Amino acid sequence: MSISKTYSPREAEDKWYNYWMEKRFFRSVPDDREPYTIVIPPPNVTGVLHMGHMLNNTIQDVLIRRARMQGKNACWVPGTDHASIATEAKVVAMLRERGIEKKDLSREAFMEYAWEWKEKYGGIILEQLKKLGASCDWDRTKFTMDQDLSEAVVDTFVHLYKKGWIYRGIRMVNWDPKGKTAVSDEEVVRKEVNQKLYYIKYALIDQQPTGSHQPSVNSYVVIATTRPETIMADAAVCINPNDGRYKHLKGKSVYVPLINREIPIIEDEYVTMEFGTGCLKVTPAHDLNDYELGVKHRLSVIDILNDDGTLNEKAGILVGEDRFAARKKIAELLDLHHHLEKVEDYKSQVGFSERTDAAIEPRLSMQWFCKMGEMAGPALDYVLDGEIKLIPDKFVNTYRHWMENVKDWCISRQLWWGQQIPAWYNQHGDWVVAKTREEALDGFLEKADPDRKFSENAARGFKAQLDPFLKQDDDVVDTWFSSWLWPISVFDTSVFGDPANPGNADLQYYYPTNDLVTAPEILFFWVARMVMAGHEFKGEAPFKNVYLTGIVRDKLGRKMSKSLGNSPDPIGLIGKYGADGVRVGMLLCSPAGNDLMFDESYCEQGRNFANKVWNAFRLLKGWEIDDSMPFANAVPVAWFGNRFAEALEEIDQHFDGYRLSEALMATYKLVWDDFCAWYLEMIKPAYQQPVDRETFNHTKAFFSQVIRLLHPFMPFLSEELWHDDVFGERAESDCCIVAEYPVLGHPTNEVLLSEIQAVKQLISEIRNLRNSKQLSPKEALPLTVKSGSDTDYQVYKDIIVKLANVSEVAISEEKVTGAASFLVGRDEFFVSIPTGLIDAESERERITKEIGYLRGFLKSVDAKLSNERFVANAKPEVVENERNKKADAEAKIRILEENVIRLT
RNA sequence: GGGAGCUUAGCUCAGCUGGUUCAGAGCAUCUGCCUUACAAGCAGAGGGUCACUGGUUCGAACCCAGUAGCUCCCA
Repeated sequence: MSISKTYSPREAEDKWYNYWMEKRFFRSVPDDREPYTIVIPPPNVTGVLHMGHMLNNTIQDVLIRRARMQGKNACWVPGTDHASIATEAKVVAMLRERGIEKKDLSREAFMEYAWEWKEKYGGIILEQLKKLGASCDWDRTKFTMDQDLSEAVVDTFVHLYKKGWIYRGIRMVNWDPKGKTAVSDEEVVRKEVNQKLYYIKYALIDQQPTGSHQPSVNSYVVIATTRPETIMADAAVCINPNDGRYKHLKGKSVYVPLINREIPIIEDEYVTMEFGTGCLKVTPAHDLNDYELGVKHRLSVIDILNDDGTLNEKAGILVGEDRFAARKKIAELLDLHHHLEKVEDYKSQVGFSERTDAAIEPRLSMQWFCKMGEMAGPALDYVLDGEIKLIPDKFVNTYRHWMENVKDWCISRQLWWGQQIPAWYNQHGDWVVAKTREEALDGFLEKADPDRKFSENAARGFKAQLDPFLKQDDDVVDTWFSSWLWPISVFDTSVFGDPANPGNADLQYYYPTNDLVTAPEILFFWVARMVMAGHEFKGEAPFKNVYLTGIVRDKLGRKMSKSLGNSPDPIGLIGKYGADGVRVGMLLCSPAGNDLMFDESYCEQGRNFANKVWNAFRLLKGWEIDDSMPFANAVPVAWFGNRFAEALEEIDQHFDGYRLSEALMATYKLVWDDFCAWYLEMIKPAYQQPVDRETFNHTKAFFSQVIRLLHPFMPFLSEELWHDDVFGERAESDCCIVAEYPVLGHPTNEVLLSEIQAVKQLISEIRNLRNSKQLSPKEALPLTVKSGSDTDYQVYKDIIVKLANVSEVAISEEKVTGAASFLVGRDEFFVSIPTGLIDAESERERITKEIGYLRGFLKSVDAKLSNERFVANAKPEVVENERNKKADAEAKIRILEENVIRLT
């Protein structure tokens, strides 16, 4: 029976993924084995798979599959987060298409639409992960707005509020006027933008009445600003007290242009004298720094913007205009009224909403905050103490810097899609925080009657009266306020209401998880906060290792993005190169923690590798076995066994250090070079010749090991081959995915490994000789060995004969005249070729060159050895090594010198 | 402006605690092969002032200082 010449991934992928699901190999329940757990960084429920996910999830799947094969109880928990801003934006867009405005809907009606949308479009990404081969325990799939996870969020809110770690306050927040919500600092993307710097004249008011006229050079001051539309919100003009130019302004006032409101001139060293004119307009309601300045100098706060970014009546003019339209118009007005001195081009950093791309408006508003101070300390210690390892560890510095300068977390969002804040207000705007309406009523009762003096009736009456006015906070909490609970909440949500509760069996078994694989961009607002929540609710870090992947860039180094259109469609790639090919491709170019310059050619390399393995298998499969033949390949079999052990040791070390791309490369070379190019060629019978039983069995066993080694990287191909009938009948649950991972054993025969190394070099030399002399590979050449080492080349005769097409391997004490010669180590080899092909001149040149090289080498070695300080200071083994090098070089030079003489 | 990191072959990267004349891998390139497992392949070959300048050392790609360029994070 013949199998196709190339591996075709498509059928294998669907077939085996379904089979794994059917046999429930991904399923994990607690038992007495050691757990190995990963929780997926929940992708946005509205998202589709992009290259970053591909990388991230390939890594997780490699780790989880390897652990599973190593006999651990491997559990990979999948799920999605509800991405409040992104999802709400999509729902709003959908409604608009249907002609419905959000503001016309009740909260309940809107939520119905939102859930409908989520059911319809949400979770596509999880289906896409299956195409990649992700072996998640799908029965455990979680969503951050699941009933229990939402309850966990509310419990957490109440818990932290009771501890005094959640508070409500007026703060300057990053306002997204398009999404009409506050966003966190982390959700603001700063970009450099070409702007204009407007130089505006503010008329001076001479406060000193008659008598002491000061000869004023200017009757106005000039202020440079990029935001002229905010002048109506100005509360002061600020100068630096050290600025000699403006001494005359101290204690005076100016008029705000156009509206002629009087504002004071204040002094503060905050002002940069060199920037603009050195005069700053202070607008506390619309700039963070100005706000702080305003607080310091007790300035009034005039907020002239509506939540959608249009000007409100407090602006006095241009009411209802959008802020950007207003900017243009105000510039014109200023110009018209001769308040504009000049306009310059100016580049500056402007924040944009990550979700809606609207320019962020610093805005004062009432928000809920979570205190970070108390939680940051322990969360930092886990990392500094090494209880949590960041990989690569360069991120420890960044982590520390952030944790030591942490700011309180604004957790409220002016949205509906998410967990509604469990704060309840009465008609006077007083509030209590409570899990339910009932508890809120109790809360108000307790506030009103702290000493419980009310009769039962009075209490009931109080609540009945309050009830119609009781209103829950309109806002929801930030999505990260759900995801920071993720490593706990996916298993058990009972601990959030009661941290003393040890949790259910799942939580006790799987928590803390082992590895977290995520992007460095969210180290702070996700990883760090998970550590905080883990510590708060479990008293233990949520994971042991955090593997931080790089950003997937295109080969020009640009971040892959939809707008650039430089990101390949991952599902398309899988179709083109196979899931295994793409997985290999991703890993080949992904050093830990560094960005990767992705190029499709890596996937091609992955596909080619899959095909190589496939064809090696075809070779084995095609062999006929002759039971009467004796075992002919003891040496190759012994060698590959040792080589495999040696490579496995290296691969394991790479895995231990999370150097996955190097683990893959080591595997790749073991399979392609050692197994295919050397081992299989050594044992391969001549065309249409049978192979002996023992060789066949050993090779089959090697193959089985190789397939297992490949499985974490290439699950589909390995599973497909695993079930080939070459391996006989397999039991239903006998699958590669649960086969035992090769167990580390040290190579037992170092001599054999190094001697084969020499043999391989010898064979390459002969092949090279043929190539350079254009000798046919079909013509067998006689080989003579003049050994200078302990190696017995007769042991390797069969291998040399086969791979170098040598007619004989003669051992001699003498040099062979009229033959091509070369050295491997201290062993000298002679290949008889037609004398006409030996060019004495070029031969002499080659050898002379080599001697020159060796003499240089020897000189440097001698220099070291004759240097007393070297011999005195260097480690003994280093000195010993130098002596060996010296002897080796001298022996080689002697041989080569003889050869040069013989050529003449 | 503050902090972190990077710079090694055409490309992507290794190079652990200085010690082979140490400069390495994969891909790409070049040469020769359709040798019945594989042209998605086989056999060979070429390719680098380890960013630059100094210093420490018996010895530096590796340690130190400075310079230049790039990237990221925070303001």
